[in-house]
Amino acid sequence: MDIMSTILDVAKLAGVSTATVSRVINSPEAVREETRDKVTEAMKLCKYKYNALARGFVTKQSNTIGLIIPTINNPVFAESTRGVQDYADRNNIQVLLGNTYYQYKQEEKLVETFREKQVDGLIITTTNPRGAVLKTLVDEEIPFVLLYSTVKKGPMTVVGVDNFRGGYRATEHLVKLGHRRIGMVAGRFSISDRSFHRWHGYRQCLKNNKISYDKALLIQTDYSLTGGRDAVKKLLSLKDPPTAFFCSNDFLALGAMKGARELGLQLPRDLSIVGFDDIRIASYVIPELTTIRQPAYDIGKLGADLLFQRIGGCMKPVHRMLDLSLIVRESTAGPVG
Amino acid sequence: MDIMSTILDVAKLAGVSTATVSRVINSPEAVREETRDKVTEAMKLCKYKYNALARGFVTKQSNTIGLIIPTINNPVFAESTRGVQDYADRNNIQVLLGNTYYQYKQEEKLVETFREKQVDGLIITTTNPRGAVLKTLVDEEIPFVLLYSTVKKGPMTVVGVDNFRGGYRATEHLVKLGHRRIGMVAGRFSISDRSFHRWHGYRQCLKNNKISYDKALLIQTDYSLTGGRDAVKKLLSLKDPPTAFFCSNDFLALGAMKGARELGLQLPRDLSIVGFDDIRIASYVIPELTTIRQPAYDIGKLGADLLFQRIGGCMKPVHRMLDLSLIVRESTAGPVG
DNA sequence: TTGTAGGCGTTATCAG
DNA sequence: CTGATAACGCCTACAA
Repeated sequence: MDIMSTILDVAKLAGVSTATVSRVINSPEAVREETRDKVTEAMKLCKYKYNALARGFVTKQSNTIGLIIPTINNPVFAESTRGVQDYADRNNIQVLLGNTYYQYKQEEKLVETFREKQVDGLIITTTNPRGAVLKTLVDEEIPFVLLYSTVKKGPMTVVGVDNFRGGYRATEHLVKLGHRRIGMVAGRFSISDRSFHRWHGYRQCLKNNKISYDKALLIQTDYSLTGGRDAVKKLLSLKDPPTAFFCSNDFLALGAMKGARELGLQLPRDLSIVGFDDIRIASYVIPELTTIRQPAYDIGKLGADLLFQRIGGCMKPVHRMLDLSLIVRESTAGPVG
Repeated sequence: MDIMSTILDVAKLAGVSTATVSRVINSPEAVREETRDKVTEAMKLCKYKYNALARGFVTKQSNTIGLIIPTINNPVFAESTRGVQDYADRNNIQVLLGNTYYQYKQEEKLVETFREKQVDGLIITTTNPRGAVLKTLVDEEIPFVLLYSTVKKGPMTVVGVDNFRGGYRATEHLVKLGHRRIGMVAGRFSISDRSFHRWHGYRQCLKNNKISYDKALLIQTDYSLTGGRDAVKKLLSLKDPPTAFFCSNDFLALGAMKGARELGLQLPRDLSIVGFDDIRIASYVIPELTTIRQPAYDIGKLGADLLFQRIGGCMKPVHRMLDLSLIVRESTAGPVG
């Protein structure tokens, strides 16, 4: 700890210049083997520890990126986080992680601190794709990529999914099963454009199938198990309750299943539920959850890939909407009667 | 992006010295209001952006810590990660996150890169508490704290739980219910001392209850849903199969429940299962999972707290074993017959 | 292949 | 209260 030795110490000890030491670290092939060994030896002797900060300071490359997500508690974000981490790791880049808890202020703050920390770029799952934060990033040409949002054009690079289509397909599945009274439990639109787009898909599907939209069947709530449970109970207490629910994520859906069960209903006989995400546990609950699968890991991985390209100089914005798929399992069936 | 302005630019523009600019940033009260305003104004004019890296470079404080966990996929680690992040955030410290995937080599590598990045300290959920990595950290007096392990003395600061006791209580619950043939599905001991200690608790409990230990009833496997499912199926195919299982974490337990179900068994009538962790979903599955609760968030939070104390100079090692509690839910009952 | 020397953006020490 | 100026550890022309 105390006094760390620097390349100067090593240089002295090896009887060479600091430039040479620096070379054996960064481009060993550019120095004679003999000298190299001498230096390596010296490094051991004085227990030299490389200081990546000092390097970043001069090269203006921190080899660090910032990853901003709503909350690491949600398995989807944990999965995309893993995707970026794995990819970054393979490229010797470290990642600073920050949770916004769906609060714009927090997103703002994180972006600022990460920038002060001189991150080479940012990967963001935003709370508001039209907010000033992202706009500034674009204006100042900070390399960054947006995750999960449905943005098919414009100056931002984004790796997302077609949330509208996802919402549409989930609802369509229910309609095809024969449901006409379909409720939706959604994450609050104000903090999740993803949820908002999924709702649009839901509405459009109803419309296309000539099912009138009843706003009483929509509840916006926290993206949590309890949120899902409470919402479903409320909706089920209506005079003319839904026979099926589309939940805008799997947490909500799992919570909804619990709520239905507490009401004594049995899935999928008495009620159908479809989620969104396909988190791993979705296929391990009983009944197994029908849901829309997002390729979360790949979203993270591809996001990191594109970010590095951008950092590498490619400034042309890219919009990649990855495929969603409907995974039919056991939580959905036709309505009784 | 291009050319960032520095305090020198600001200084010139405001007609003061860099020292003064630095002062308005770090101790504004130490500079006359008039000058301060002048400087603030100038900062805006040239769009000055603070460079935290440069600061760290001179102060030798990066205000960054490294957090090393097995995998962010496991909700327990996601939860403790949140604990440290929240606490760090409140203290304006950023956290670098790394997954070891239970590989010691990876742990080694992460520690090294994080140290090169000049982190102020490390928080580690280790794969091997007796390995050289931690030993070196101790020797070189690098501030760090260990999470989740059962280490009640020695030079390391650790925030853990009594995994032995946890294993004991889980097993005891089963024994009291009347089970005599109790299997264990455990994470591999070679990569998790936690699992190893839980198994010891399990054995001790059997012994104290005069139930002979049958090593055929133990399976070590990956900490995953599939691992749990496959293990249970194998164990259940024995000539004299267990009537109950203790799984060393909730993932394993959830997987085990699935496996049992695929075999046509109904819980808790045909089989009892108890897990370990109490991840959130544990109380949302059917049947709800009986498990041992670990205060994951608090472990992370307290870990960060102790780390900061240590960074602050308190070098006395601290060992905090947090309370575990048995949460009895629906996945356990007495054996039939 | 190796050395010299200047600079990166900020803080800290000392004077004034 | 403010200003000069020397670090901090490393990289990178440029020269030798």
